[in-house]
Amino acid sequence: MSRKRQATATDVARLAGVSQSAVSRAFTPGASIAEETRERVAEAARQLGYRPNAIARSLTTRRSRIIGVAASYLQNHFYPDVLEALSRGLQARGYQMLLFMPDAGRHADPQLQEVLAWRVDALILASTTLSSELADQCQAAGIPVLLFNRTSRGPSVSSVTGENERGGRLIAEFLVAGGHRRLGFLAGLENSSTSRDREKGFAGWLAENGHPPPLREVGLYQFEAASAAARRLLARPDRPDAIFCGNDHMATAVAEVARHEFGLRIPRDLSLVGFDDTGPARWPSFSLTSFSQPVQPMVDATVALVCEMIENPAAPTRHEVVRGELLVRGSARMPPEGCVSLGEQLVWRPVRDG
Amino acid sequence: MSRKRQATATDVARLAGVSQSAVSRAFTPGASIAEETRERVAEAARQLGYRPNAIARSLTTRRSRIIGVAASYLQNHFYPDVLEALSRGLQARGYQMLLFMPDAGRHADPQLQEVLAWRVDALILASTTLSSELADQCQAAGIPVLLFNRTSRGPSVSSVTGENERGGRLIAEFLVAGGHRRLGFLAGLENSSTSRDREKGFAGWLAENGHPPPLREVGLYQFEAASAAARRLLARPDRPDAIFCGNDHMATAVAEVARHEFGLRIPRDLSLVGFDDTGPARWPSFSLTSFSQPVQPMVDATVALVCEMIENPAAPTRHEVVRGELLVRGSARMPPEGCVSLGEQLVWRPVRDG
DNA sequence: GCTAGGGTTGCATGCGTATGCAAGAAGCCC
DNA sequence: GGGCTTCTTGCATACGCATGCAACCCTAGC
Repeated sequence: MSRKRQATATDVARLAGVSQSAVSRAFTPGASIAEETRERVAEAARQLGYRPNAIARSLTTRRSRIIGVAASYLQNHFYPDVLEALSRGLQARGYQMLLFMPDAGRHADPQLQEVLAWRVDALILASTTLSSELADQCQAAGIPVLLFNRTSRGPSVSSVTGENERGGRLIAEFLVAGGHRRLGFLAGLENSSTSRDREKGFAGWLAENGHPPPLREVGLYQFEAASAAARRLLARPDRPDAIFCGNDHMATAVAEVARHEFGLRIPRDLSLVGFDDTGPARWPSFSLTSFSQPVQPMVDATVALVCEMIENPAAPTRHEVVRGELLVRGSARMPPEGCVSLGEQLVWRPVRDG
Repeated sequence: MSRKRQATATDVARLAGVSQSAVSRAFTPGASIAEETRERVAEAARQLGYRPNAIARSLTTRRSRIIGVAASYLQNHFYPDVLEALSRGLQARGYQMLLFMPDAGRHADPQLQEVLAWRVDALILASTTLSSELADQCQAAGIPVLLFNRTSRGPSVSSVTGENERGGRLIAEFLVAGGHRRLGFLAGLENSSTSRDREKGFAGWLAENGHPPPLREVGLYQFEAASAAARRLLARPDRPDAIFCGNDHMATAVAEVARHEFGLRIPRDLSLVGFDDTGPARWPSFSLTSFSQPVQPMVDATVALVCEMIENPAAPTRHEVVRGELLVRGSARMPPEGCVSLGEQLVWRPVRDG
């Protein structure tokens, strides 16, 4: 037994005693059709269990109402949150989400080709690099591409990010204000713009203010790699007394290693600052001081921008930056001044002179 | 400027000097076509940047090679892991994943309708219920439906689950063997089969072995709700000295509350056991004793089963149960005997008599 | 040289829907 | 009542590809 044939618009038309066009119009908001006819069609459709075939519809309209979404690093709780918000946001605008998860490290291209075969209306790349060749290819085909939480070299691809560089600067300032002098930086993926920008802000502020560059290790945004990096960093004779971790996920790994393998107390022996403000990092056990990347605003910006790009593919590329705050919790020594309350949350807001 | 028209098979055919059918055959493995022709077509396709249009292809073949996937509760780290594995598994078999995330609690139906409009080849529902009406509708349309980590009332819908009831029994046995007598159970969602089955096993074993029923609270599988439930449970005068939490995600919430709000030490003052063996629960800070639901085997079974169902829609429904183990870590008092090493991991393997 | 047969190829059509166009219906005004 | 506008409706066609069928080519076999 092969699967039963689904009812088509023609079937419905026959039952309702109208033409197939009428059925199509009955399901097209704003189409020219008499109310009475629409009801007759609706009734017939109900009887037959008819649903318009999105595939056929897409073929004629040349708009799939599907958006390809690439995501990886789901171990970092930031991304599941993003996926969830993105799903709702796109659904609300009538888009479906074709999800693919490129193997971290390997090229996403073959899988991307499969997704492109579906003539997606747009592509959202969360946490994935794609070859610039492929980006151009999409651009040429007029497929809007949007980088989420990542930027590309050229100005060619639109993006939505947090304040990576500013966050890095504020964190440097915050730690120094807390009296720390032996700083460490735990980098994420070397080729990621987020890690680069955060480091740039962090190291940049230190350099500008006459501090030595921080010790540096690479954690690849992964728990295990970050744990290993933490071991190297904490085993040094000149062990840092404060570490800026490229994201919260790595920061929790560092906290685990510091406490359970080195017997350090946080923040007495070691101050930790993260980035993202997500997931377990907020739990009392970690109470991580972290620069926030608010998921909902970032996703809202993404959905709005992507819809705009679909409607006007010729629009210039844009780079949305969503504002964050350095949320002060308990994982890092608190500076004597500079923290202010924002609602129930303490944030770092140093008073600037001139 | 509207988006540029993508090259079609006809364009390629013209350039290659063949018919459109030939182009189609060139891209269809196993089709009858001369090697030389195929190469000529391939070259023309390359020049034009042609990719077969999956939408048109699906319309004629009547197979979309898309599988609808519903997921929710992504805060529970189990599900991101599942998504990741599922994505790879389906990709490897040439399927794309149309993801949608029903609002937790509410019915998935309206969104599901949108997904059905895409004539998905199958539907995988992870942690979501669908109305029986809709189930019938899918059944009638011959669309295979697979429940992941959940079962339905009747035997009508196939499923892949862990050993929920057996896990519950083993945990009861384990805690009692550890000397606990004041037990608590933290339920997940009341209407979820996982929570019901785990409780059934847990309470069932206790009853059969002459123990009073456990104290009971509901945590809805959510962090906040579980925290609140933990507060109620731990504030009681007859506070339990061991709690079986319906999953690891809730167990971490309980651990946080117990430690930071009640000053309890784990496992000295309170034993905790979870379910799933995922995410932060494995970290040293929690070191959660937990009954495992191994993601990869569960996903492998799911992918295999769903492919089978697609190839043979008339096949009888099946209920795959993937074996788990009670992994013994540090969050619960260890019984004097009954734990054995399995590789590097301690597991609960009581010797049964007769 | 002729035929059989296998391998290729193109033609024509169908998949299910959307939509431009023209025809028809209904109402309006003078 | 005629001419006009405003709504509805059906017809025909297009979207891009897959595929049954028939025509064709070429080689092998006799």
